[in-house]
Amino acid sequence: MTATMPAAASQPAADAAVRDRLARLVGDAAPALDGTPAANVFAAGCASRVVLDHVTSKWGVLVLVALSETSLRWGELRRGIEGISEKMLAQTLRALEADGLVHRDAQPTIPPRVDYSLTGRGHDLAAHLLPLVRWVGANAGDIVGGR
Amino acid sequence: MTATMPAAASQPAADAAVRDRLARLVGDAAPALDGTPAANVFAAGCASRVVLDHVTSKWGVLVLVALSETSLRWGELRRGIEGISEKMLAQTLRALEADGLVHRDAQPTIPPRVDYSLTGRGHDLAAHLLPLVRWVGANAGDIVGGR
DNA sequence: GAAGGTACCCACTTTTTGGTAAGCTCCTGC
DNA sequence: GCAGGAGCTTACCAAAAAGTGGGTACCTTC
Repeated sequence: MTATMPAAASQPAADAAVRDRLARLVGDAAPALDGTPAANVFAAGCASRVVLDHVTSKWGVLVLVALSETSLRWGELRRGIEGISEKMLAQTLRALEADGLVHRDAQPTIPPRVDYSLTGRGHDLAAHLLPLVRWVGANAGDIVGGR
Repeated sequence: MTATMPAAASQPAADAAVRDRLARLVGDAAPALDGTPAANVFAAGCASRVVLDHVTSKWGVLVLVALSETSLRWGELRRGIEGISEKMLAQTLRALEADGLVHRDAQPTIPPRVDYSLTGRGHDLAAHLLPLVRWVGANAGDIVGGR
């Protein structure tokens, strides 16, 4: 109980308390959908870590936001999202499709036409991403400018 | 107006339209704070790209969310966020501090005690990140499980 | 006096990410 | 008949991100 803490004895307990608080912070709004007891992002090796990485990948956010309004064609995405390479676009779209966030509609016409749109889950996610991206857009100047 | 589009002639115009739509999508909620005409994330080399990368970095999100409730000490963050290395934690904290999102309070006591907390802007951002992370936590199981 | 805890920094290596460039198929316009 | 666009894929390489291991300074406990 001294000013510098009893150290050794209370550390494991304090750590558990912190981890517990973090878990609740992230899990309380999502108790259980199908029995899963709310994935904890703060735990290593958790599935949510993987998904979080996909979702917060450099290009993933931009693709999801771009598709949040309407479906777009391959070329529209490529030219609409400045700086993305064909490889990265393809890779990002494949990852998002595998995660069930993006729907790919390939029409076997000539020339090929492929439309990308969000799935229900994708729209759900985009609804959370849009305000975030808008906030970043609004505050980027201040952050970079004010060092 | 044929099924396969007149191609060549309408491409530049169509591209401009897409870029315009994307810009409005991201900019309409943040018209002008201090004169900045709303940064467009879809434009290459834009400041918001840089900030978006910081904010959506692997560990950045977790640190911001962890601090969203209370301030935490260095060691609490290190042990609370499983899997983060000391180097990455230090690097992430320095980046977030430079961006004006995290406040560092170092007390020159022995042993040293350093508390990290969010700034006003940091709380603002965390408010957008929390629902996102919660959504990920709630849906990670479905996404990874359903392939 | 050896171990361990606090909060780091630095150099080195590995892993991952992302870009470049080429190729492919089929068709259209010049 | 050759360029060029559509929508990709693959191989190769550079750059960036992240992990590893060591060291620092000072104190406490064993």
